Amino acid sequence: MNEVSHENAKKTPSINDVAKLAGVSVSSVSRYLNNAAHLRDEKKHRIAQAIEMLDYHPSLLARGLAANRSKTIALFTGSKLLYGVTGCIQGIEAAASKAGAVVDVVLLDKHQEPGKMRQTIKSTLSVNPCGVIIDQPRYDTGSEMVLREVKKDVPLVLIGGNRIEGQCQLFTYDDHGGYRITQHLLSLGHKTVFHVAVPEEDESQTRQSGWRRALEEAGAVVPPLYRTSWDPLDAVEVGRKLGQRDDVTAVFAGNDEIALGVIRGLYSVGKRVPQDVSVAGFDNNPIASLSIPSLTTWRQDFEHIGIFATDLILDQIAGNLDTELKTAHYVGDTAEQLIIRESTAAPPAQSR
Amino acid sequence: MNEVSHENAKKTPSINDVAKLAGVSVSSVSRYLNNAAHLRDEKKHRIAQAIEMLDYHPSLLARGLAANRSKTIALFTGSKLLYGVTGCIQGIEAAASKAGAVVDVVLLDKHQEPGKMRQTIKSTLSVNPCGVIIDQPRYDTGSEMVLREVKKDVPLVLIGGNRIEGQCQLFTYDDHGGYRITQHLLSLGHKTVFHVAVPEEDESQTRQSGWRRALEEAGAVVPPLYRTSWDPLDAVEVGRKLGQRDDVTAVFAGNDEIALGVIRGLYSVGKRVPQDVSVAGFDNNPIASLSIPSLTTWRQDFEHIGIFATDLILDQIAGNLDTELKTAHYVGDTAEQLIIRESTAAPPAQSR
DNA sequence: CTGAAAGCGCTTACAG
DNA sequence: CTGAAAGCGCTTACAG
Repeated sequence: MNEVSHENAKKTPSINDVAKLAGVSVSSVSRYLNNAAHLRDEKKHRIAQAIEMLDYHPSLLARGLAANRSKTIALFTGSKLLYGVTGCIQGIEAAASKAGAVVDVVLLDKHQEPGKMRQTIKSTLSVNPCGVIIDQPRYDTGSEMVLREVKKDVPLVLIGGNRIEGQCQLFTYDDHGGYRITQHLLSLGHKTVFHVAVPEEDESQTRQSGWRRALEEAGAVVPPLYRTSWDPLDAVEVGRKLGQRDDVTAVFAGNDEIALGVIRGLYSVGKRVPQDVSVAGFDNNPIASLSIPSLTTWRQDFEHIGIFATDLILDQIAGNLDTELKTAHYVGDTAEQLIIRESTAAPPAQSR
Repeated sequence: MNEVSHENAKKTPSINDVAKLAGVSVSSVSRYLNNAAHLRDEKKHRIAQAIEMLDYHPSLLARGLAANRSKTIALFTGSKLLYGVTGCIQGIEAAASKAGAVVDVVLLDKHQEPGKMRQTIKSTLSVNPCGVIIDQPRYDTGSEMVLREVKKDVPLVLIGGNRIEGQCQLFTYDDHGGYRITQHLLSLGHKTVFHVAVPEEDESQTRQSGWRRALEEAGAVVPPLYRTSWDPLDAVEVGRKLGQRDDVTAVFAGNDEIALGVIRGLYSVGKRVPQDVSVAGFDNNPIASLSIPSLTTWRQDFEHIGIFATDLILDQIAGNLDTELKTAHYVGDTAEQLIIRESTAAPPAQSR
């Protein structure tokens, strides 16, 4: 039809090509793409056709540069992709891709030097993301920097982590979960319940606070809190220590992996689970149903929280919600999340 | 110094601002940034100073648009972030961030309609990534599409998955690992070893092929291959079936999670591990050392492979390597990766 | 409803 | 070694 170059170089078509083929102005094509303003149906149709024929896909790059806002969501999180974070990423990805957005994932290694870290953050933010998510923000350099560098007018959502005042933050019902797990253990006849907390946890509205609340409400002694790292081997050590006390008949571990570590520690000093000591986990990690004994735990839907966070950003951009963005949200339903399996039972006879 | 607007709007500084402040042309600043051509030291210094003062960070967007290549690595993988993939992502992220590159993560859901999927792929590719990685490519629509859409001149690296001829692809020594695991089981006195393969595995150069080779070399019967899905519950079912055969005294599971499932299945029909049946896993997932019994397994360093892949791309861009990019690479060292733990032992007396 | 034109912040021949 | 200028592919006032 038209005089193509001999080369026939298959250059990726641009908005110009579409405009030319459709016989309209670039502006119109742009409007069509963003369905801003109303175009005549006939025009719309011609543009649609041209796009189809050329297999045209707008350049996110040019778009981002011209509009000063690109369709990407920047996701910052710690450098260890733990079970929960992984689930969130899946949710974020799914929701973003459904909306045609791309997600830039940045893992902030807390041991990296601040200068380098700032560089990374700035670079990521230089694409003018339309939204930013921090998964598991901590009171550390990384989270702080991101918080500081993100422009005030771009939607920012935090997922879990430590509570940062004045920010939109999503939480699961950790407190409630801790409460229910502890209550369940108490109802089995245990006099009290020990808790092995996950690292870097706040003291309120967390698994830990729920545990404490349940004990206090039941008039049980609140035993000393045990802490551990993300390294499962440390949990084994904690389990060993707990196994050496005879007042320990029930343990609520901060998550399922820690529970497994604790169980190994208990075994190593001759305690059986659940005959001698009951152990519950948290999260309902797939391994919770596979281990022997299988783990009593609290189900969490991380994927859902990732979707929720992304939708919050997308809605914000679409012009909905605006007051909602400054508060803490709790997501997930609190019913039927307690999953009772083999690792919890009544205490041994002599302890009742 | 200069007449700033009353607004004092803190606009993000651009290359123009730097040029102005340093008293040089934009071109020079650009050259400085990309250290193309040699600038006079004094000039360099002035530019550096201006950058510092303004806290200038180049826009990845503009850069990508102008250079027709952006400093981002597109990572495509399946929608389930399994243990191995997660590790790879960590490695890719670490290596990319060290080089100042951003990584766009895209999870391709195989149940999504092709049109939508293509849209996602095209969009992601529209930022002109400087490199593309497909983690666990499969013979499916997603991988195929990416393979087809990526421009010939952008470095593409595949990690694991099915072998795609003519592509640069990284593999771990799965075959060797399968071989060693099987050999270990045989050396314990088992007459043969059953294998439960991971889904979508090729027949050569995989855990499965190593298993088969070890059996054949030892002159052992090659029992029927069992397959399972990524859902651990299916592995439990397989374990149950295996437990019902009396010729089963050793099982090599495709990965650690499958091993746990198989063990549960065996228990459910009254077989103990390792007393009645030995079970080995693969990967050295953290849970392998936490479960009871702890799992004999083959250690994999997924993070390392992620770093390797990224470096391959980065090197390619830097102008090194070019022949290397068309072959299959094996990464990881084959020594000391066999980890023997509690789940494997000699067969019961009557089976020897 | 629709176009022509300026501009987003860079890179890259092209001259000097 | 260094600048002026065109161009990357879009969006967005500004006119009509």
